[in-house]
Amino acid sequence: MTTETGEATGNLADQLLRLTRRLHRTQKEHLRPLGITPAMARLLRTAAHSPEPLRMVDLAQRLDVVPRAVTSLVDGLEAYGMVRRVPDPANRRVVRVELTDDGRAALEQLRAARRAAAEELLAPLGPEQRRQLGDLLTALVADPGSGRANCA
Amino acid sequence: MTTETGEATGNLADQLLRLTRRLHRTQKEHLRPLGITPAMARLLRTAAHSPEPLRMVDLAQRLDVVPRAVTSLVDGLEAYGMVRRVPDPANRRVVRVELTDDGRAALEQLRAARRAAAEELLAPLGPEQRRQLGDLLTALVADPGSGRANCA
DNA sequence: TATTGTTATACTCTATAACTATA
DNA sequence: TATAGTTATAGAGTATAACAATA
Repeated sequence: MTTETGEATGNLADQLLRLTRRLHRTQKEHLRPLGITPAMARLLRTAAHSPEPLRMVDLAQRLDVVPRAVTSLVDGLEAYGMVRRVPDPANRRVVRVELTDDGRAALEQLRAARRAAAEELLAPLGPEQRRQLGDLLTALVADPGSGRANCA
Repeated sequence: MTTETGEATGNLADQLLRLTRRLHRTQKEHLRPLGITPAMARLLRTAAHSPEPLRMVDLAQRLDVVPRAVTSLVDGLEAYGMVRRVPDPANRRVVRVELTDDGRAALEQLRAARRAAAEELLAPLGPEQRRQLGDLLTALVADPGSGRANCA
């Protein structure tokens, strides 16, 4: 517990990566019938979650990716008729991403697919363990920026 | 705080994916000076961990990827002179992957890089929380087939 | 016929850089 | 000049399918 901290930390990274590889695979599989990819699904959920249509930059920030990546994802979703690019009257540089009716209709299936994938992955954990994991992940995800300030 | 297990489960998936995206990015950065990618680093560690040179199929299984993916990774590591493909005298179909001296020398730097990346990511967590997270991930990653007793 | 590894190919996801058009 | 989004390009990671060599 004392000298093995480093090794254990490294193992955490490995386990995390392995787990995510699985999650990604399962999610992809569950999403295949819908025709869209996990990243597109995530963008769709993010866009739906906002009370008003988000800009491309906002989406990039919330998805924690570079703006260019958003362009591709929106392209894909637009091809599937699930989102629509609408110009912002107040600032002609910005593009806002709106869900179409089809996109909104797909949301429920999307959520079901994601839940199924997560459920499949998290099967070994009981409710209390899931709550624990949720708390830990929230603590990790909470501080995106420079970090280092909250821990001595 | 509602008891909506489904939604919470979905959020877990999201947080996991977001976290791993970050981990991957950080790891890549820390590994850049060494010239190899995270996936190659993982293969190298896996190969080093085995008492005797593993077959391509073994590596695929342990890395949880398809055999074809291993070919590419070993190609890359071989180009960097870190592993060597050696024929198996007992079965001329199999190829075994051996670490070279350079590969073995790189291991320590690799581990340091991985630790640094994980450390950066896990900064918000204290020792006890890391232990908890490790336990949870171990429970999740444990192979369904192997008789690992983690039942609640 | 089954297993081992490979060639060939393609797709997802993401990144950087340079460009356009606004502001 | 700074901002928003795009085109162009690249690379990591992984997958399927067809194939050759071997068992």
